[in-house]
Amino acid sequence: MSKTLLDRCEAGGLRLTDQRRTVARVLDAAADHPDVEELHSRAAAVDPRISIATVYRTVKLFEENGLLEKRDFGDGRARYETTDGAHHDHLIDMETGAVIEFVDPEIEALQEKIAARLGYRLVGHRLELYGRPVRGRGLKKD
Amino acid sequence: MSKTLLDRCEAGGLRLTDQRRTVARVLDAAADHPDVEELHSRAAAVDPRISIATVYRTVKLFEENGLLEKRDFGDGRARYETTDGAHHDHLIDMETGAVIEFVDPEIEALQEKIAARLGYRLVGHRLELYGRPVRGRGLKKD
DNA sequence: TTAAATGCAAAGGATTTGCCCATGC
DNA sequence: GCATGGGCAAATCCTTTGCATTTAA
Repeated sequence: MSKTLLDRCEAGGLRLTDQRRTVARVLDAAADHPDVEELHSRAAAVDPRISIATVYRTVKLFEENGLLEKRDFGDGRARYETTDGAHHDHLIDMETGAVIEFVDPEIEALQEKIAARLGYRLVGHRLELYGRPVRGRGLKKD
Repeated sequence: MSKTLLDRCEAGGLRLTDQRRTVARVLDAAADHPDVEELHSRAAAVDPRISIATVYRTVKLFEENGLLEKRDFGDGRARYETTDGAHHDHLIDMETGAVIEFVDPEIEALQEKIAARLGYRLVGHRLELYGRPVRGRGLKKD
């Protein structure tokens, strides 16, 4: 039911150029958390005219308009994902680098509580868990 | 009761140069979360021979030895704080940029639980809350 | 003594920007 | 048509590194 990024661009009154449309589509299609270089290569595959500077500018524009969220998982590059409704946090698999999304209402509530206790109204947060896969006792070791 | 960073350097068998000693003292004295440039200027105030390259090398060394933790609060620069025992998370005041430390055992436990549910053993985490100060109903507006 | 550390300046990687041409509306 | 956006390359910012020199142990 959630609208595509492209739809939300139009709704937001953003001027839509070919490049922006392409970047928006790439982001809509992305199930992962691509960095700018990755976005650029995916976009360039569709339309080779797109320069990386434009991708940077576009992604910043989208972020400023609340259509995208910037992430950084510690590797020095910014990663992006669309803000499609439901909020979630991330668990990073330390062995493979895989990023797993999760939601936990309990932890959300707890954060509000902590902020309130400190005299703040919670505006946003960032939670990342770093973990190693558990091999169940019944499975053989590798 | 917690040992100083300087003590822990010696205990860890790290070769102690004047520069490293100075950086360690600066970090011991810091109650905040200084970035490298800030560390350098504090260190240079004590011993002007210190170069910023050495500060970078020293914080990296300390971090690799588990004496320091690197933070990044979204402003593109790395910040450092000593790992003096108790773990804590951070709340960032969106109005002033102030960083407030807090501990909450409940949230720690919850994180373990979430990781376990996803099939992971929690190795580390990062939690930052971003908030705006609440003005109590009884206080006048500014 | 001698491997390891430092200073300096140059190199790197990610991101931004100036300038001039191209394009959406 | 005109304000905006885009391409390109140069510039910036933070951080790392090569190399000749100094220093801790």
